[in-house]
Amino acid sequence: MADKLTSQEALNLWHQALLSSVRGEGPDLSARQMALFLQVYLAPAPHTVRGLAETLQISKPAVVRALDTLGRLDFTRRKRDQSDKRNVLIQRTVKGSVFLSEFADWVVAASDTL
Amino acid sequence: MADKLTSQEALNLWHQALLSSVRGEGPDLSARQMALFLQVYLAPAPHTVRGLAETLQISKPAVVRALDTLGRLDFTRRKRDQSDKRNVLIQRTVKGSVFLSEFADWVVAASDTL
DNA sequence: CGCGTTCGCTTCGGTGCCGGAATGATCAAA
DNA sequence: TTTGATCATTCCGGCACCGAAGCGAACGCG
Repeated sequence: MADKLTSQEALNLWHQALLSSVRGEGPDLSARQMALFLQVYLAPAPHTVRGLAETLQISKPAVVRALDTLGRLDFTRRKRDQSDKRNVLIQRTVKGSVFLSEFADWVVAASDTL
Repeated sequence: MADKLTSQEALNLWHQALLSSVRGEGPDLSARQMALFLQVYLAPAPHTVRGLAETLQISKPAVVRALDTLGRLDFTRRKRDQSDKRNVLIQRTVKGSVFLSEFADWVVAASDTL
């Protein structure tokens, strides 16, 4: 378990990790897109458009568009819920897991420099 | 000084802090915009367009546009360098400092939940 | 002086993304 | 079987943003 971060440490951590991400070849995700991506991967399934919109407190069209973008990147995938065909379930992908793992490494590396 | 974070802790930290940010009233900054913002506030001055483009490894027009956006938000300000009038120096603002402080609180709060 | 270099900025055509409202599909209850 | 609720998605007008290329202003060296 990590110690409590000071504000200064928190900002330096964010700064260094973000620099690694921006300098890389990866996509330039907005805060909303990244939050949605992390929600899908770190919170327990199932994930629906409506549920994500409520959790993130953003509009449904914003969720749909973020899923379009993440889908284009092959970071998430849509699947119709067969037990209620109105729903769309958001699923993880191998490529998304790889990116997430890489991102985690950047944050860990940034925390080492504190 | 904080302990080394595990990958899992790093991702949870990012997730929770980002949720706070997205749910708030603040702007939806891209990774590039946030990295540029933090660079101006956490790295030693002076900051120029060209210098920021090199540090972040993004194009100069991308820096100009990010500065337009951050300027609209009153998070940064442009100032002509009087000793070399080709340069523009990027400066901090009170409103930017306030946002940064709020953001730091979100990260610290997220680190408490690990 | 010129004259090439270095600034930040703008232009260009094209894409991404915004929220509110409307759309079509699906469901459950009457 | 109609009817109304509940899904995700699309439509709309409008703004932000992309990199490559080109701009004028400002510099410094011969």
